[in-house]
Amino acid sequence: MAKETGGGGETPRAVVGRLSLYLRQLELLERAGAATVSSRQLGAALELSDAQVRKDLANFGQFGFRGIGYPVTPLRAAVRAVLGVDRKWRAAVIGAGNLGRALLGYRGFQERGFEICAVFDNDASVVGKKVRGREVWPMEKMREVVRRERVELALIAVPAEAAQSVATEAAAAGVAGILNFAPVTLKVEEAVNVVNVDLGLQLEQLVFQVHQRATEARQNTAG
Amino acid sequence: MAKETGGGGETPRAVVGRLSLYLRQLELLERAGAATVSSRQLGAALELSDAQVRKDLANFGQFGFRGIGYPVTPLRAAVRAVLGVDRKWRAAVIGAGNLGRALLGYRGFQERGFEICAVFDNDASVVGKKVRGREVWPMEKMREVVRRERVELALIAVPAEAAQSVATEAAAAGVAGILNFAPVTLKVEEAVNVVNVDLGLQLEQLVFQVHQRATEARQNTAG
DNA sequence: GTGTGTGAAACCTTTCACAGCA
DNA sequence: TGCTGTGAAAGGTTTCACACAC
Repeated sequence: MAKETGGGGETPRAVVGRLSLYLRQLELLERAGAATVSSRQLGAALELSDAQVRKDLANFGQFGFRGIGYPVTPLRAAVRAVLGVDRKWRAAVIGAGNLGRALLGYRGFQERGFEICAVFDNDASVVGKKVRGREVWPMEKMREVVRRERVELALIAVPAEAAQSVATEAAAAGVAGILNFAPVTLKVEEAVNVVNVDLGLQLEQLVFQVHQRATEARQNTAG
Repeated sequence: MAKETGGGGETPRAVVGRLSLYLRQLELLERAGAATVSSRQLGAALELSDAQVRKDLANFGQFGFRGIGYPVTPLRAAVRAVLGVDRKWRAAVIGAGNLGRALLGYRGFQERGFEICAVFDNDASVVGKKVRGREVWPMEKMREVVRRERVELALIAVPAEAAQSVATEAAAAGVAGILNFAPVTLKVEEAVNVVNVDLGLQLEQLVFQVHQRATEARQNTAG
């Protein structure tokens, strides 16, 4: 046996980041009624090389047919299985401020099988009320509610100062993963997975690119 | 001369991603009154190795002192210069929905020198009104307003279907960079820089990690 | 001809280990 | 002793090029 077909083995880090992109594109293609797609087409849509696409997809099986390409539906199913999004995931939003509300209203989550089944905040003016149709619980109820609702993922959308403490609580309550929007490096027990989404950082990355381009251009002109 | 001190030359891709992290930590340290910091301390706070920190910082100059560490304030200034965040940047938010509003209310942007000086939407029920104290312009006014307000960056927070078209318009209006929140691979002229922030994708990355951990654990138990 | 799967090469990134200075 | 700066080694990722199948 050469390569596994399930999602069990080793999928290189860099590949996983692109798997979500392939998945999106495959869903688009499926909705458009395409039966197959070539590595070239897939790559063109996502600005990747065809070789890259083939190498990536070869990591978890041999799905392609020579001279034809990849069958869209089976490939989509395989990618979903590898990513683990072939089932529903139960999540909680912690922090009912601007960002928390935006997350609650984000259609992309529901569409992709994420169920937001709890909302927490510690602001007395929100607790007990409903935000976008969902009751807001106080932070102290986290353990209780996370267990009752079988919450697996926590989306942390609280101010930086509060982030570490709610992360610790969420981890203690038993969530398996944290999507952290606060600009803080969280310290949690090793069993809990963390992915950081720092909007300020992303904007700085963009600025760096723009800034660098401008600097290059200036050097070409002046030098 | 061995290495440049400005931000001109080549800073490896991977390093840039961490520069923002260093910057955040340095600001924290500065506020706490620390005069110097060692690569070990910096690394411990951000979960990086000390060697990694030293290699990264060595890319744009020799800021450290042997036996002592790095002086916080000068290093912070240098990192800001390399990233290009040592000046204000003018940005526009396109899309005044949930996410757009969250971006308008995000304190991190103002704090870090980003000025949101225009908001656009094409929903007649919002256009002309004020959202978080800022007037909302119709999409058709984009060129005019972007030029008048000297907008450099566009934050795209519209639904996926609309993203490509507003990106094209924003590029034509003359923005130098786009922070794209829509789950779409934008095609824009090569001179315009794009950074993608796909919330669904990030959540999938988290799910992959959790899923993989669970699978490993199951194999260790069963196998 | 079209297009996959895959070794080999090229490239990039991280870790190691240590000389050298305060 | 404490800590930086840096070559060399190790590890990972991307590109290339082509055998092979439809």
